[in-house]
Amino acid sequence: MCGRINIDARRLTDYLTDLFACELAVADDANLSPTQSLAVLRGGADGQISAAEMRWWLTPHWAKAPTTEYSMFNAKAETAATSPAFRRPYRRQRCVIPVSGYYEWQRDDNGKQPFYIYHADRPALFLAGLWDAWSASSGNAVAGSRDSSGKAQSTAAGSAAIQAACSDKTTNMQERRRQTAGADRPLDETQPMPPGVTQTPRQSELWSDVSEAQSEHQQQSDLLQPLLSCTLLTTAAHPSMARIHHRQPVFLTEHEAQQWLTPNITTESLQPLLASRLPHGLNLRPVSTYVNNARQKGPRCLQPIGEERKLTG
DNA sequence: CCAGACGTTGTT
DNA sequence: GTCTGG
DNA sequence: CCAGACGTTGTT
DNA sequence: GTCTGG
Repeated sequence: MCGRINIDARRLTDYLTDLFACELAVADDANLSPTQSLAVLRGGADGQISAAEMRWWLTPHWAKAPTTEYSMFNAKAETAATSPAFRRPYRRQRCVIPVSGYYEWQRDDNGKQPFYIYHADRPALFLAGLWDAWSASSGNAVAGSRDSSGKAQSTAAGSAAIQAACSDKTTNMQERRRQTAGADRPLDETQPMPPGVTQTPRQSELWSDVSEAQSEHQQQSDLLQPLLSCTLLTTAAHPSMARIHHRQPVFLTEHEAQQWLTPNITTESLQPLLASRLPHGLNLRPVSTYVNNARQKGPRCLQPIGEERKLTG
């Protein structure tokens, strides 16, 4: 399957400019991991393909918060059409994730051996994905929101603001704070209030806890742009790939990528693209476990430690 | 995906 | 948002 | 009706 | 074992 990615910014952007005339804003990262930002391709009604920056961990539009409670960086192609989290994206919000290559770990008795998988003579692999847009007001149960129209897409591709949203933490540990705040309070509650303030100390504490819990995400999304996020589709491994791992990403050719991004195409006609196929010319390169740690971002992640193999598509 | 934490009190 | 389980 | 899940991989 | 962070 697919949990780590290599982005060679220069090669990738040049290639995509040539191919789809779209501008990709990416930075070098030889070890990009789930919850980080990715540039993905989306299709417009006019057939034009454009890029958008998204968090690699799909947050459904109805989610209460953009947590990592569920594994959403991959979606099984076999069930994407029906799963609650993915079916709407599958119908209307497909994307293609262009990568320079990705990593796969082979498990054996000795442990885990990482491999770098890339195209021998092209600068990119096209991986099929899905995306969604989330904002606190659509997912959170905010009083007074009557947004039942079911269409909350963001058409404006404000990637800078989204980048800010994606790069921040999204944790909730208010539970503990609430408890300690109450427990430490002396029995005598009476305290002098500033003029004009009518709240008791206890109320104001509760208030700050609640507003903390809510504003945590509103700062990221409501005040900025909706959070755009994406996931990579996986399928059963092609026999040639199965030697390494029993799952693999859904690979698309450039032409298939165009199909995949066609807005109103029937999902039925896309079915064949989800099969266990490999592009012709994949290379399999054993690399060091240096890549295991997602903080290592440099080219040493890509360095071969043995013979490369060709995968027969 | 893998690595690393997993806890509290008190002090600055 | 939508479905399943109680 | 309301509450709670909604996901993947891998391992046994 | 399980969750969070990268």
